[in-house]
Parts: sequence; C-alpha cells; structure tokens
Amino acid sequence: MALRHAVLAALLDGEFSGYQLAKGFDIGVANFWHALPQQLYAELSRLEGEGLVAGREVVQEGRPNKRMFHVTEAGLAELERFAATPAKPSFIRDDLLVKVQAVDGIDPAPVIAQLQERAAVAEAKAEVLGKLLVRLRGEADEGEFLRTGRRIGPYLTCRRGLAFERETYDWCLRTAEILRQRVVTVRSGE
Amino acid sequence: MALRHAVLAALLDGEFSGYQLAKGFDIGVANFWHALPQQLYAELSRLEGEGLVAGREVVQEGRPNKRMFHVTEAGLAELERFAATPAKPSFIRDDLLVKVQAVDGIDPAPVIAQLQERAAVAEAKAEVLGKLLVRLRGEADEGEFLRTGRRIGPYLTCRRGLAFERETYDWCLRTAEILRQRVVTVRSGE
DNA sequence: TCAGAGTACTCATTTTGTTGAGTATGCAAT
DNA sequence: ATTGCATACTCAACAAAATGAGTACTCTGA
Repeated sequence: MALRHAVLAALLDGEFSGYQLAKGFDIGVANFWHALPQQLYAELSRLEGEGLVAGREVVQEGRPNKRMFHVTEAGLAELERFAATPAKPSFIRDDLLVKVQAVDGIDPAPVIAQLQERAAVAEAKAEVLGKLLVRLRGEADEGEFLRTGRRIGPYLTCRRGLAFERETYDWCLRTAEILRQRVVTVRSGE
Repeated sequence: MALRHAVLAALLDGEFSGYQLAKGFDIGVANFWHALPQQLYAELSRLEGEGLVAGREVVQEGRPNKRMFHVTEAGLAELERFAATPAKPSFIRDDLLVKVQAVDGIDPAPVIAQLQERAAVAEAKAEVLGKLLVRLRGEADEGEFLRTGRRIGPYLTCRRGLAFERETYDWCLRTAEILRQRVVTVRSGE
C-alpha cells in the first residue's frame, strides 16, 4: 500500500487539496506512482481518519470550497517507518511491451503505430520533466543544488523519470524502425 | 486486463505448463508483466474456459502430472485484437522512488541502503538479460538477426528490459552517492 | 442563452493483485 | 530417518486499483 506514502511524500511540499494533487500528480509524484482522482480523494480521507494528514476547509467565492491537507507529525513518522522497511522489487508493466513480445505472431502495423505514438508521448513527457528539473534547482547549478539544496527528493526522482522517458523514446523509435524494415524485407520476398 | 495477453504472448514460444510459466516468467515476459504463480494458474484456467488456449494432460513418472498449454486460433485472434486496441500509457511504479521523494523529510540512511541493494539487484538482472539476448539471437549478429530472425519479439522486449535495469543501476548508485555526500556535508556543519 | 470546460468532490462496483495456507509426491543430502 | 527442496498445483480471503456514473456551481465564448 504505497499510494498512501506517495501522497504523504507529495504533501511534504506543502498544502494541497485532493483536486490539486490529482492535477499535479501527473507531473510530480505521478512519475512513479500514478493514481486516479478518486483514489487520491479516498486516500486523503483515510489518511485524515488515521491522523496522518490534517485538512482544513478553505472557503472560496465563485468556486466550490476545498480542503487543503498537510502532513502531521504522525504522518511524518509513518513515512519514516515506511522508508525503513525493505523495498519491493520494481518492474515495468506495459501493454505495449506485451504487444511487441507477440509481434511475430500478429500483424505488426498497429504495433508500429503505437510505438510511434508512445515515442511522441515519451518525448513530450521528457520535455516537461526537463523543465521541471530546471525549475526545481532554480538558479544554482546542478552539482551545487544537489549538495546544498534543502528539497532534493523530487529532483532525484524527476531525474529517474526523465531517464526513463528518454529510454522509452529511443527504444520505441528503434523498435518501430526494425519492424518497418522487416515488413519491407518480407514484402520484397526475402 | 493484460495478464491474459502476456500469458498468450508467452505461449507463442511453445507449450508450457503453469509451473513452467511461473518459473520462466521471471526472466522472459516478466520483464514487463510480473505475476504470481496463483495468478498464472487462474488465468490459464480462464483462458482455457474461453477457448483461447488448449491444454493437455501430460502423465509423468516420479513427479506429478502436468498440464501443457498452447495458444489456439481463437487465442491468436484475441492477441491480434488486443494489439490493435490503443495502448495505455505506462509508468514506473516503485516504492523506492516514493522513499527518495520523501528523503528530505526523513532519515536518509535506510534509503541509501536500499538504493545500494536495488543497484545490486538491477545489475544481476541486467546480466541475466544480457545472456538471454545472446541466447535468443544465437549465432547471428544482432543486425542480421533483427532483419531476418523469425522470433524477434522477445528479443526486442528483452532489450527494453536491459536498458531499464542499466538505467536503474546507474540512477541508484548516483543517487546513493549524492545522499551520502550530503550526510557528510551536514555533519561537517555546512 | 446555452454549450462546454474548469473547479472540487462523492459513491458504488468491478477487476486485479497479493497473501497465506494447503495437498501430494519424489529425490537427495544429513 | 528426517529435513528440506523441487515439481505441480488449488482454494480462500483480502487489499488495492481501475471504472463508471454522478453532484453542483461558475465562468467564458459562440
């Protein structure tokens, strides 16, 4: 059950509402823990019930009120406890890889198309993450920031996400190219 | 529901029992779709019920009988259909990244230890995948194999897995080093 | 003025994934 | 002789994640 911890980690950056998390999750924490809005709302309620986060109602005009949450002492202690328990091994879990695995038995055309599309998505995501990196370190150069910055967690995970997206981009394009070449080869009666 | 398709894709390589899949899943398809033995057995039964795979009982001596499964025509058609439906975006989902994200608020020592451990796991996995790559392409050089081999799906996904593990390895070591340096910096009263 | 998009959520259900405990047999080492 | 490991599975219960369908109000543009 790491969604709760992902939420706690995200709330280390300040006060957020469920709605804000649901938006921001896509660029920040969502690089390594994706969740739907409904899950976030539910998790925040549960965390509040357990006293790991505290919420306050913010009355707004011209738009619905919202609840802003922050981590409590108990929440921080829970994060601490979580960080000290052994991590589970991670793995990629991806539809598209399943399709590529099966590509020898089926029509490669839709797989090629999806690889192309995925490459574009990965490129766009890489750009967003690259910009986020710049924003996170501010003025300082990277080495300096990593040595002395006081909030480097998001920076470090963002670097991982960026490397992943770049890797995805490269692999998708190379794989698509290989499959395209084979279609040509087979057609020319190799 | 891509587990079923991962199983179908795995069965493209021949006939396997649930037990064999449960073992082999760790090195082949499991690079992008992890599953516990129980899930595989259950999925195979379901697939058999739907006629997407067919099983036959193999009587053995000195050990329990087993059921060997292969993909049927209908199963292949299902894979074809699956490959043609748009892929969902993928993302990393990883405990350890959550911990790194939170590292500014907690004790970094256990996080550093887990990064080190994860690097070792990734290195070992990368080596296994590297060997698998060599085994899959056999005598041929890579370019030749990719152009003319008749079963390249597993090779292509294996390359992705290898790149991922290498990336994980690098990131873990670099991140651990950065965190270690900071501990020193803080201690020396920066 | 009315459709559409944005803010801010809730509730219910289903689908997946995980955990834990069994069953049964044979082989090899202690 | 008995422990422990490998083969080959099954069943039940639970936790987590994904899906779908709302609610309600406001602002903006056609």
